[in-house]
Amino acid sequence: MKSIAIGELSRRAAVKVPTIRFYEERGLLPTPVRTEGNRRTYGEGDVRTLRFIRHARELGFEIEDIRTLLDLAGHPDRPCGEADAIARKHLADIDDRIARLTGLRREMQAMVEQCSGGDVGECRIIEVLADHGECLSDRH
Amino acid sequence: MKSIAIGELSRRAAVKVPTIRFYEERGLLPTPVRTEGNRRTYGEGDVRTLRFIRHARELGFEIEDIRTLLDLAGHPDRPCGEADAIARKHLADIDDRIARLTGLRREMQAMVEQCSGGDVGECRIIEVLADHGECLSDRH
DNA sequence: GCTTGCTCCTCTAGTCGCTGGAGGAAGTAG
DNA sequence: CTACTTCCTCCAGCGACTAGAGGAGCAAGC
Repeated sequence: MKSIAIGELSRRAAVKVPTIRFYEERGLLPTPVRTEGNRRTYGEGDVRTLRFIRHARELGFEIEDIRTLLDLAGHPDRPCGEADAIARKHLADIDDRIARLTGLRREMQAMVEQCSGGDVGECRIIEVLADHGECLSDRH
Repeated sequence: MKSIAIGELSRRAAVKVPTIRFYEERGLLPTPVRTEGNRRTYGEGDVRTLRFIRHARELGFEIEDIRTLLDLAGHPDRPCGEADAIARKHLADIDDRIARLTGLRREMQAMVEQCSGGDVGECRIIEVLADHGECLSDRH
């Protein structure tokens, strides 16, 4: 079984080298065996694990959640309720962020549309920023 | 003209005291006059400035942009093209984030719906995370 | 005048998830 | 043997705060 250097792991999982070391430090990747010359060596399992991590990160999961998900992935016999809960919570978070951003978008759109292109003195953008009362909503 | 202490400024602009000091350090708020006992003193103008900053932050503008917007707000005779550009760029950023989050939301929704509630071994959530090929899109 | 309790001061470090660089050692190809 | 690449550790920085330590100032009641 041939061993993989950190650079190759980096290419194969599309994760930068310092990031791999960072994940190791944070306990997401197991402490790798070192060569005589003190270099980290990895195997195919590490490629899979790292891809899992990267994928979860791309989907916006936090490191802590990924730690739990990785733990679960290593125990196929356990019930998947916890994974489900994490995913559902994450989905709710995303919905929340979309809702807030959509609200902001409306405000920004209104601001930009009202700018007449004159001087700052008449600029609605500056005016709206200066006075919260001008806003469409006060929830932000 | 009565002067305002940092605590009162904090309450009136709804910005925490350490955050006020942070804004001062970053050059968004002018260096305040100090009392004999070395305490910062503020005026009504500072309340307005701080509210402007907070409002812009709530709308998601970055500190650097706010610095420019504040500078513009202090010069009503200048053309407002720069403010308009900042606002438009910010709007585009928001659109971008909404689009990406909406994509993620679809993925997450699909993941959560496919979880049958059994063991981790059959869990679609873990499976999808482990294999990017399962995704609806590969842009993330 | 003294004590109590609040507000304020500076400085430092921590959050999150990386990213980049310095300075040096190890491995590899010609 | 040299040149080049990859790797090592350690440290600093990003953005926008937030929190805490340890101390000093200040107002009010006694």
